Order: sequence, then structure tokens, then C-alpha cells
Amino acid sequence: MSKSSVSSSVIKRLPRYYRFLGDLCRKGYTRISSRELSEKMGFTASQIRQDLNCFGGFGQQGYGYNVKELHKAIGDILGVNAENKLIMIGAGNLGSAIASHIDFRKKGFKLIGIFDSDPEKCGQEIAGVKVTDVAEIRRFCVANKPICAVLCIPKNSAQYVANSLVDLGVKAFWNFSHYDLKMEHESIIVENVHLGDSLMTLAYGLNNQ
Amino acid sequence: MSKSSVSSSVIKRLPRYYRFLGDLCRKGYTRISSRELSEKMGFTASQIRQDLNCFGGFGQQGYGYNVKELHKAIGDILGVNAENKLIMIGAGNLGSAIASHIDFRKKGFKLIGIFDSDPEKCGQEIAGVKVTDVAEIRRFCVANKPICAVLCIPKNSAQYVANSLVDLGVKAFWNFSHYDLKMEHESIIVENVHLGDSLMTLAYGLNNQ
DNA sequence: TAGATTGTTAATCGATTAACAATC
DNA sequence: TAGATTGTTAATCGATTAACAATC
Repeated sequence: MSKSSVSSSVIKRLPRYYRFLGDLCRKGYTRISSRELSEKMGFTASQIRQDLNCFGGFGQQGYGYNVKELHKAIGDILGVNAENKLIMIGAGNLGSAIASHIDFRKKGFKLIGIFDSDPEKCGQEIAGVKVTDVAEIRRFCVANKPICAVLCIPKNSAQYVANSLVDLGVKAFWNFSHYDLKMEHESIIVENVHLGDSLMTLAYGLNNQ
Repeated sequence: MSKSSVSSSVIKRLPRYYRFLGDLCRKGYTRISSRELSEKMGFTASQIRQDLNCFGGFGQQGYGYNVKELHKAIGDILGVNAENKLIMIGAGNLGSAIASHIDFRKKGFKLIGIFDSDPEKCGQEIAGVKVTDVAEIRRFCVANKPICAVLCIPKNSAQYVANSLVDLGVKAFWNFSHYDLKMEHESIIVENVHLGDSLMTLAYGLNNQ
């Protein structure tokens, strides 16, 4: 299945559907129409039906969607039940907060290692994972084959570290380093998170009415 | 000036331009053409010129753009030199990491207060700001008139807290609470950050080639 | 002046919305 | 069966790209 043909606009909405449907499940909804869902989510009903039909016909005419089934289906599309092995590089403020704050298992990942260059941090435990010296990364990757890395390191080392990790088999990066990673192989997946950019759009909003 | 007519696609690219131009300044560039910038940023030259001309003609035919001037101009459009007073609600893992990690002053904000309901945390200092009991928020807001709030609180209290803060004059929210805020007054600016959603798009990528 | 590169208009492309026949 | 609501095609809208005349 060439799901890669699905546009990124649609893909970025999937986690949102997943979240809302999870909430609806918990609230005891068993069925919902695209119109009802559109009112709750602020999308149009048309868009919801259009989006879902990129992946198959989950609804039933005259009835709507089964909330639980749809939630499960979207979870499967996203791959939230996978256990993609993930390591984190950089256990500073942000790194350790993310390690503790994100429920990796519920998002399709398993945190198997945290690395830092600061000897003070090595040996400490964060989110149940021991912090290891970065010097050990190569050995660790060869032995444990992580597929994804969270980068919480300064921007000047981000590209170098990412390149090294690609050579060690890492296929995806969740990058918090204030630097836009550019990867050679286009099969490498990168999600650059720029919290500062997000904040600046707020400044823009306040600055311009 | 009805800058509000500028599309959000453009606005979301502004911080990126700002970052790249800052880097170019530091690297000693004095001028740059839209073509050169397009190669560095991965946009098209056309888009760059189109984007910039939403705000005015910053370039010069036959020459290109003055890096320093353009950087300054975009900074002014974003309002990075403002000192929008900002408070943070919730000093847990994520809240305190963000307070320490983000350079608010460089983004147009000034962190003037941090609030938490945990008595353990009250009195502690984070990023040079003392953590205060949430019970004090009303008094604090009346006295100090913050215009923006960062929400690092559980999702079930997010909407209630946001509504209360609106009544106290807060105009903008940077919301990390795993819940999509819906505000009555459409003048209230909300930036919902969903780190989990961002991570799930990575899971999707790994799950689908 | 000639060359380069902008600002801007026009063309294209993609994403969103509307409409409706199919069908539960 | 009649009513509701989907899946899907067609229409609209907006954003991106291309082209080029203006001009430094």
C-alpha cells in the first residue's frame, strides 16, 4: 500500500483525530457522525470524511462511525502499538523533561537509552532509564539497534550527531536542537521541533492586533 | 495596517527566516539573493520574495537583500523586541524545563511569574523567577497585568484556567496541556503545542516506509 | 551600460469545501 | 420503507511556483 501518497496535511491531522476519538471513547460515545465530530474538532465534516477515506471506508451510511473501531484503526495507521526503539541524546533541562513527560509507549516508541556528555549526569536515572556517557553510543547502537533518536543537544553538534547515528542505523529523528537537520538519504525521517518559532508566532499575534 | 490579512502559512515561516538570517549575520554575510537563501532554506526563491513582499519591499533589484537589515525588519514584524509580560502556570517537569530552556527575552517576552499548586514547589526559583502558589494568581495579575500565559498543566484544568486568565486580562496562550483550547473571544490568541502529535507523525513515517 | 535580481502579475498546483448519488 | 449519513466526484479556494517587466 502506497500510503506515502497521503499528503502531509492529512497525516498531521491524524494524531488529532486519534486524541479526540480517545476522549470520546472515555466519555462513553459508541458512534459519531462526521458532522458531530466536525463540530467538536473544528474541521468541516467534508474534510473529516475526505481524510478518513485516504485510508479506507471506516463509516457506515446512515449511521456514522463506530468510535472505538475508528480510534483503533487510526491508532494502527499511526503505528502507536509499535515498539520502535528510541534513544535520547542530551539529558539537559529539556531532554530530561521530555523523557519524563512524554508517554513514549502510547505513541509507538520505547525509550531504551539516554546519553549525555556531562559526567555529572551519567549514572543518574531519568524516566526509569540510566543516563550513559555519549562515548558509549556506538557500542550501544550496534548492540541494541535503536531506530529513532530524540536530539536535545546544542545546534552546532546536531547535524554531526545525526549523521553519525544514521551510519549506526537510526532512521528517524525527533529534533529539538534549534537547527533544521538536512539529511542525505531521503528515507530518513526528520521532525524538527522549534519551540521558539511557535512562541514567536504568538509575539507576532500580540504585535499585530 | 491590516497585517492580519497575511496568511498563517506565511506567518509560520517568519521565525524561520529570522533564524536563518541571524545565522547568516553571525557568519558574516552582508547581502544575499532570494535564490541563495532559497538554497540554504529549502524554500523556492519565488516563495521567499512573495513572503517578504507581504510586509514591504526589503530588497533591491540587481543586488538582493541586506542580511542585517532584513533580519532586523523581520524581528520588528515578529515583535521580538517587545517585552510582553508572560506568566507560566504549572512548574512540573515540562514547565520548569521550558522556563529554563526558552530565551523569552529574545522572542519578545518577559517571564514575570511562575505558579504551581504544589506547596513543595512554591518558593523555589526557576530561571530566576520564584514559584508562587496558584491561589495568588488573581492578585498577581491585577497588580502586574501579564498579557500572555504558558500553560503546562493537566488537560482537564486547562480550559478552566485559561478562561479565568482571560477574565484577568490575558490575551495569548502558549498551551502545552494536551488539550485544544477553544476561546470565546476570537481576539484571544492560542498556540496549542502538541508534542505527542509531533512524535506520532514520526511513528507514522516509520510505520509506512 | 549590461547584468543581476527584485517586486508583482499570471499560471499552476494542491487542499478544502460543497454536492449528491449510493447505501445502510 | 424513509431518514440519515457515508464515500466520492466536482467546484472552489488558497497557496505555491513561474515568468517577466521594472529597476538598481
